[in-house]
Amino acid sequence: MENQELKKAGLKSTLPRLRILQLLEHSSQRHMSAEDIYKALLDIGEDVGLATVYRVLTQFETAGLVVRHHFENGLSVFELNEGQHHDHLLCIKCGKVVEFLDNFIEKQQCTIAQKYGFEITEHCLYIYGICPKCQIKTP
Amino acid sequence: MENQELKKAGLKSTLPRLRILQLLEHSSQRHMSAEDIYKALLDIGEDVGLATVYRVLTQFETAGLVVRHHFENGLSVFELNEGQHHDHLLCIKCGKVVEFLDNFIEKQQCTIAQKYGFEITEHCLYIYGICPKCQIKTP
DNA sequence: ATGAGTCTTGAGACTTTTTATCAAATGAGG
DNA sequence: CCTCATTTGATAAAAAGTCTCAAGACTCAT
Repeated sequence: MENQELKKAGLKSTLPRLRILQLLEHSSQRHMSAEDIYKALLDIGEDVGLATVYRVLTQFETAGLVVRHHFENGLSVFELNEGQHHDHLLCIKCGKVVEFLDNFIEKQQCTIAQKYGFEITEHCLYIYGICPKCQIKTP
Repeated sequence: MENQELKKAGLKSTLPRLRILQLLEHSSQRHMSAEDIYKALLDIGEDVGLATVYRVLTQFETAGLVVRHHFENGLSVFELNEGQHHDHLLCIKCGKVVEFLDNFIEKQQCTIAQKYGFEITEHCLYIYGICPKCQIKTP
């Protein structure tokens, strides 16, 4: 139950938090902005405030339940943290997002950080391009 | 002369554009936000409008004179485009930015894009961490 | 269950960053 | 140096996100 996940994360289990967590777990979109989540909840008839959505997402991020990304447009999007770090391939036409993991790139990043004496805390790689479908549509 | 660079980029040579280009070329900071540039110009006694700074930076980006980045905080920063693509290593304490290029990572990115059928248009890799100096300061 | 007390919520005001509007100023070509 | 299209600057407005605070929801001990 999502109840337990919240408690494990050190967060009191409240209705808005449950709703948001459930939405992230069951939505067809894996990457959603605060606004997306807010609208999705209103659509289901759940009456949350936008401020709450922002607040809860930040708490989730701090608790490690969720990962925040800044895609090209500068807007924050959130995705469930399922343990495994991964990078993103994004279609600039339709917004499609593909997740991938490349062990060599991961290792190489550590090597680079070491080379400059940095203690690495986080890293993200975004590849932007045009997905197969959009290549056909726009010849 | 910067005059020529602007013309080559298809932009009429005007005072604000010249000032901004010169600043980017000669400033000690390679990565500046619109606000940074605005303040820097006011400091030298150049009387530009903030709106102009934003407008000109966007034009420069479109013309390929400048590259825009979205670092973790979600703020846009700009750097001169000197032809060579590169990635960034950033200190989360002091904001230091190191640029690097790793040919293997570059190639691997193409391979990944191909694997998913994407036509790659752009890519950026940000490694966040703590730089050598900041590691000493905060034991 | 119930009530005390703390934590959380929601509405709206406010910040910050960025874009749009439009009259006045500027630059390029003749 | 005059004309005309472009560009600029001030200001208003949009967009994204944060802050405040009274009212409401949870938890725990009873």
